[in-house]
Amino acid sequence: MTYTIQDIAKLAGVSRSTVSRVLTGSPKVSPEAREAVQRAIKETGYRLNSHARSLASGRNEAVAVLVTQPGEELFDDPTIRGLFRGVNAGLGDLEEALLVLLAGNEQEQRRAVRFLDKRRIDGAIYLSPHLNDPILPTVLDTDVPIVVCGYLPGIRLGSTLRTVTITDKEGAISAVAHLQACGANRIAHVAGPEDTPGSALRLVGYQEALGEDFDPDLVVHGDYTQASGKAAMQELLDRGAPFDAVFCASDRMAAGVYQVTNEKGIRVPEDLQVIGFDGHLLGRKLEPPLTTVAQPIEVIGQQAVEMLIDMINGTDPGHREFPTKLIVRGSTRSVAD
Amino acid sequence: MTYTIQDIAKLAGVSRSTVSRVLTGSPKVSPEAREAVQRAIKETGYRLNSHARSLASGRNEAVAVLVTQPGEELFDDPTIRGLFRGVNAGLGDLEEALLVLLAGNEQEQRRAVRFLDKRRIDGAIYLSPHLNDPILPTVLDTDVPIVVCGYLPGIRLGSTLRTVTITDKEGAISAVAHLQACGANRIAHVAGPEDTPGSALRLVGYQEALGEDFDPDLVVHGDYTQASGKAAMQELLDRGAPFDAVFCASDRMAAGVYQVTNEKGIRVPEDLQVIGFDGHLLGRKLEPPLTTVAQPIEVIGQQAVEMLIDMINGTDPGHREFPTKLIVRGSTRSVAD
DNA sequence: CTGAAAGCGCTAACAC
DNA sequence: GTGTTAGCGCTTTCAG
Repeated sequence: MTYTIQDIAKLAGVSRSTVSRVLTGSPKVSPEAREAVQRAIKETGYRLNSHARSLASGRNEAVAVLVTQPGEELFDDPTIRGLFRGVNAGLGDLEEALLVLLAGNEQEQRRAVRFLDKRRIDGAIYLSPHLNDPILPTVLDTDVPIVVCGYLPGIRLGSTLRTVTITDKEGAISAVAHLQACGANRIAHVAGPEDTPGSALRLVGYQEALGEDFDPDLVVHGDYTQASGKAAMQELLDRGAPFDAVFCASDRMAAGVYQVTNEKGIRVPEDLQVIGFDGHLLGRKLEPPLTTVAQPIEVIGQQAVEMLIDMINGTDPGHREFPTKLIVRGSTRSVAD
Repeated sequence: MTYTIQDIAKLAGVSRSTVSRVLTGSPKVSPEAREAVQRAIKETGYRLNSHARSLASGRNEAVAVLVTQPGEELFDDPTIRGLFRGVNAGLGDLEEALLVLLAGNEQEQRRAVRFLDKRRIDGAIYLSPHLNDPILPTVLDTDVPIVVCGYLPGIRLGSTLRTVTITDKEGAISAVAHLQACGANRIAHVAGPEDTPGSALRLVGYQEALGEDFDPDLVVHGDYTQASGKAAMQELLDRGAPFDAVFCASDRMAAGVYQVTNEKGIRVPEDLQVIGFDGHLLGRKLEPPLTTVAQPIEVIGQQAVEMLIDMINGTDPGHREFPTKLIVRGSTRSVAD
């Protein structure tokens, strides 16, 4: 037997409305009525039908995190893990359910789009967009509120789309400045994927900070993973252009650089200064500990939900941007030296 | 403007029922009517309200994968990735949406349970249970169909619970037998977590295969991760009891063992034979390539959805078990030697 | 093959 | 505070 609000009403000796009121937590219920209803609910094991509620109320009580990274990459990415922690924190004690919508391959994407279209969530958080992400047009076009964690340059954003970002460019500039202050003369850059705006901005910052000294030979693109960082470092070495410092667009790529320096006996920071980007725990465990441009990743996640909830409630949270922060550890020579 | 079935009916010059029929894919619609409706839908951009549908039809058109591993562990686990691939494949072109329900910490668990309770999914797949998982009682108790990927020994399973498993014990036995055939005399075991039934079964198989030769000093528990495999290997070495082979309950732990053998200059397989469990890609990339007990992990994922769909449709798929398969590579001495 | 009619279980004005 | 009354948008008999 599956009970309805009607049954509870009868059992508690009140009307359906009153039951509904205690269900929705309305304050306009007498203590006695409330208790009678709650007892009836407990006795029967009644559970509310959320479709009926959603149909009547127009709310879904669910938000989703749309994950477009292919599984392989996603599951390895500490940034995404941090984001999730933040999202959880931001959700706090809200009734809102949190769904993860995988959209890493075509099949998943079709499913995810269908889910969006069916309006089964009140809003979504879209993680670190790639500009060529096949699902992006749909996301831009949908009328469900979406908070994007990352930049969408050159795209006109409708009222249902807000971004939360970090100062990628300034972060890159601070990295280069630090290296220069530490005596580096030729600074290489292991950049991120070419189609992610954040990575592009870091490259721009790097280039701007270097000005005249910019040398395209010292730039190699990776995809944020450790393996790609290792490959990039090898490529830099192979090219033969000398350099005494590397600015990596992710901590994981910096870890890849370390693999090569270890193999080749290149000393960090004596022979080569290295700086990462992210501020993940992993950088602290490297030997030497990695100097890095930290981004407040959990804060981003937390802000993303809060902004989303705002949008769902009809208030515009605007776009938000957070500063990065240089964390100096052992992979760069202390400025004081 | 958001259209309803009513609007479409008017536009297409048919009744609501007819519109509904084309929406549900009923064959009892004339080609003309169908086309008129489809045109109206296209013109208006009509999208169906799935809550209304669910309320009327009693189906959710969504299944979830319940993930109880904490993020850290989850996102690192190739087994889970394989399971997801299988689930996706199994879902095929069904309308069913696939949700990931995170239940890795208390907060997430409360949310997940609430979601189950609200019956917003038709069923769920529950990954690799730990016996002390705080969410397990809820899962066992709920009336939504659940397929468990793994054993639940000693637990009476209701009609809404089915398991899909592999022959862990037999796999372990085959591993030990292979090592023995390869000349190993003292076989150590890096076991998995004590509270996971699968790992327990592998230990039992190991012990059974060894019989008289079983020596508790040669068993160390890890948690399936590479780091724990490394620690376990060090522990084994520290204990001082000699051994010439290690059977690891996961490929990742075997990779951890490799770290130690590399450091210490222990040659694999000459000084020490190593065998893993899982059959993940990573084992093939190790040097030497890892002999392992492969489990058909994607098949498991695929079967899990199929079983779940069966249950949702009211037919009992029964429990299913799949065999493991020994894959001999370079980390054990060929039997022929 | 099609339409009319009766809900699915709940929320939300609106009166009292 | 509480009950009454309309729906929310769809599916699904049941006649025809």
